[in-house]
Amino acid sequence: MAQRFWLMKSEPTECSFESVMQMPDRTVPWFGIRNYQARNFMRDVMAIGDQVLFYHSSCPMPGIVGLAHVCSEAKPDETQFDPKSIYFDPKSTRSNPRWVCVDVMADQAIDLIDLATLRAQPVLSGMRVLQKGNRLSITPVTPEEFAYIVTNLVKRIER
DNA sequence: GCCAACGTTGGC
DNA sequence: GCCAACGTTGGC
Repeated sequence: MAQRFWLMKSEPTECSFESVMQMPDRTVPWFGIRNYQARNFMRDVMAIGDQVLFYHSSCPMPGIVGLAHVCSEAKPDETQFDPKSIYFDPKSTRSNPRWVCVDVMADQAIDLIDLATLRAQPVLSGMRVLQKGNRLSITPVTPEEFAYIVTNLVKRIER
């Protein structure tokens, strides 16, 4: 059975949840992933419709800021071919691309669920993103973890 | 800005 | 294939 739930990190200065919400189709290609584990999740495991917890990292208030979902299959990350991009990879070729991305569609902004709140939930103590030293920008979330978060921690923001 | 933790690179 | 050096992530 396919993995159904993910947590995806983004630095809000580069791609904030609000900026995705404001796009006409509320969709962004998840470009710039240059970690093999995260790439393999997108390439091999993710499927259209998978639910996503959108997480802001490297910012004053890190945490989950929105609900989203995967809305495309994995496809080549165009930034790897662009010499002007900071994500340019000279070792990657069009015929054999090294890096892929999926499209992510923003669904619902929520009140920030910060790290302290996540860590305070015994049910969530096993979450990958909470483990010491974790730096993976895409991590699997179990159905139990996802259900707990949506049921107990998510406060939807009406707009 | 600091620093712990982890991933990648490259010499051997 | 090993592993030291280096680079990056990301919370604080």
